[in-house]
Amino acid sequence: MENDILKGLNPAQLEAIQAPDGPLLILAGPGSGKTRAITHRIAYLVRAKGLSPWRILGVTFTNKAAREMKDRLNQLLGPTVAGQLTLGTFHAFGAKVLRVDGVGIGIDRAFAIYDDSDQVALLKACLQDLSLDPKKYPPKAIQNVISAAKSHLLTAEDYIQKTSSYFEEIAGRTYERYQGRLREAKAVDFDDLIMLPVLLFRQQPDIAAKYQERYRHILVDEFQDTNIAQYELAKVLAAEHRNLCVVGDPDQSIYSWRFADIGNILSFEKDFPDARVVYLEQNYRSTKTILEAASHVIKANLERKPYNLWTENASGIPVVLTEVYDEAEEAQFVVAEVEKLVGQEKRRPGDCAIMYRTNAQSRALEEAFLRYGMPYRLVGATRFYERREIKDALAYLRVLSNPSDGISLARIINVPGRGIGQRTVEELSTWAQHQGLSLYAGLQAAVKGETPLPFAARTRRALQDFLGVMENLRSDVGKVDVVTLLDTTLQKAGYKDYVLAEEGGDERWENVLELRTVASGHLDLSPEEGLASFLEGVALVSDVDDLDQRAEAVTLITLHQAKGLEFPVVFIVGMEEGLLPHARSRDSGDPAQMEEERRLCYVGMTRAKERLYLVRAFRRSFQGRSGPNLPSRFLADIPRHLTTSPKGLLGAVEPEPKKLSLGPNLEPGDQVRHARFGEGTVVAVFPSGDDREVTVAFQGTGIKRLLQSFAKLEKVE
DNA sequence: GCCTCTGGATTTTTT
DNA sequence: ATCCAGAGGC
Repeated sequence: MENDILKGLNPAQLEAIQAPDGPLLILAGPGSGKTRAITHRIAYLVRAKGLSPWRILGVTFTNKAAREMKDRLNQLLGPTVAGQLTLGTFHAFGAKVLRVDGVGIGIDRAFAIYDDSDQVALLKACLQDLSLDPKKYPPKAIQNVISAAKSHLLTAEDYIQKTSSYFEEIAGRTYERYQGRLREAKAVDFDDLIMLPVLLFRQQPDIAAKYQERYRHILVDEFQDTNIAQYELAKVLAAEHRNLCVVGDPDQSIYSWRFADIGNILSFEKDFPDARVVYLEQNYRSTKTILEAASHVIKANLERKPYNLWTENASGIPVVLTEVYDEAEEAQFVVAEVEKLVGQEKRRPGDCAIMYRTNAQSRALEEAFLRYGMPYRLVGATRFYERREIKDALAYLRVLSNPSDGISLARIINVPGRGIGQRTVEELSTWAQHQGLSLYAGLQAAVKGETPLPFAARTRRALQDFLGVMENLRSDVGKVDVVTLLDTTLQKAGYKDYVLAEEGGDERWENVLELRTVASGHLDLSPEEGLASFLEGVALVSDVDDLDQRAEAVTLITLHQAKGLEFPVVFIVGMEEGLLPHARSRDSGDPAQMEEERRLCYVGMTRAKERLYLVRAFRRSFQGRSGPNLPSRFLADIPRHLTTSPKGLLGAVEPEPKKLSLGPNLEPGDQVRHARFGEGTVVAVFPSGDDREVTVAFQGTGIKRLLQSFAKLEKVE
């Protein structure tokens, strides 16, 4: 067993895994086996050092990374032992701490977790409380200020102390109000999940000691993307045993705009002067050519510690630089190239990924993939948990779990429409606020006629009906399981009928059913805990997390989201000035932001194992207007001998010329089968050049427009 | 209270 | 081009 843990590893990896107790900094280049090192170190601590797995905390940035780590450790240690490890994101860990020990700093056990849009909604209410004009003080901007403050562990009081401008002064006051409102709503935001545990540990050393004693070893992944608060949390936890192991790569730091601080790596060496430093420099992922090309791009950054990434992999083939006319041709080129690779090299679509700087770029690509019937998956465009129907359904449950949650209540009080208008909610909310009551309590008072508010009889009746439904449902909380609760709620609140009645309602309802499936994963707990853990789970999980790479589809993904992934074939599109580097970074005049753009490019390039394409369009439409673009400066940093430009210059790329074989004659009403989408009904058929565009309503997948020559539709009877 | 129109703003977004 | 929020009309 122990042999397994140390087998097939290089000397640097072994050093990282077997490093004696004490602070440890692992600087790991892309593809250098960092996840392997960190999981094997955990296994080594358990197996060779006899450490109880219960005493190990592993922190990652995404749930996906946590799950990967868990899978590997299940294999190395077996599920029984691995199950005792604490593995998760900083936020999930923080939530656990607050759930168990937050009462000491006034955090209710049933606290809700507010996401971005909840925060903005709450901030709007705060601005209104303070009679501030949201045009002058945009809630988004204030949210950013508050998030920055919390990422630096500054409470509202701390922040107000150091304000130095009028705007900051206002922001400070709003922060204070916001925090008060959060408390009243028994809610915390994402940043609180980090900051509050730190404050808790500072204020209550006995509680801190409990965690410090328990966790003998703490390991932090993606350390280059931690913020000050997260680093502080890790340090506090490690204060007793000083066994803090951090793994990161400064060259892959791409989240500074979320207040991640590369400085943490430097601080680590200062905070722990005795830290052992291990470099993982051998790359197992990419060809020599790809690695060298990427190295030349990153090398141009001045603020960096150079290190020497190398590989024993084959040289491979040159990086392909392609110039196309515009985004439509770019998309066509990509699809045609993927098709060629699938046909000639027996690649699978799932081997390929298309990466871009901004989400808006996915549209043209998506269109091409759709039209050519090439399967693709778009990562994180409209994120599952941000969909309206999902947020609504969750808001109902959140109110049932925590009636103080005014933001959630305001969200669903008139959804579906039940005659409770904005005006009514506003008046009710203001009155409740003045009485020191939650919106829900205000609603109860209004129904009992205990408010001076002159509501019309009709309004009063609407409020009464709504409260009746909610009270009824509330009596089920703690009695019925979370799935039953969800079902009854959507039924009794009339939400199901409401969703199904609207345009595209079937698809929306499918989403709700998917949510229901997620809920059914919490049935092993008591009704109360099941509800709580479901709500916490959905708050802390993003759907990007379950990107299934085995799927037979090309991945469309932003460069940011691609971090940590790898693909045999990578296309980076939009290699243009203004996009990559993005104009916002370029024009900010801040060299640090330009360096981050370069790192982003580096991250993208180093995702590729065998084939890398860098595509640049001469002209691109941008927010309705179209204009010429210069090639990205990063292209100029790649030595010519590593590249090839097979198609020559502008406009030379033709989409694969195809013999059109249209297949069966189709007309509306016909049943057809598609290799990926399954069976469906033809809705419409239009001629499109030599081809036919067929609109098909697929069972489950919904309505798709396909070009018949590519989609290879079979007629079924 | 609900519907429609207009105007403003649109990088990235692990949680 | 397009999505969203807020304003104004019914």
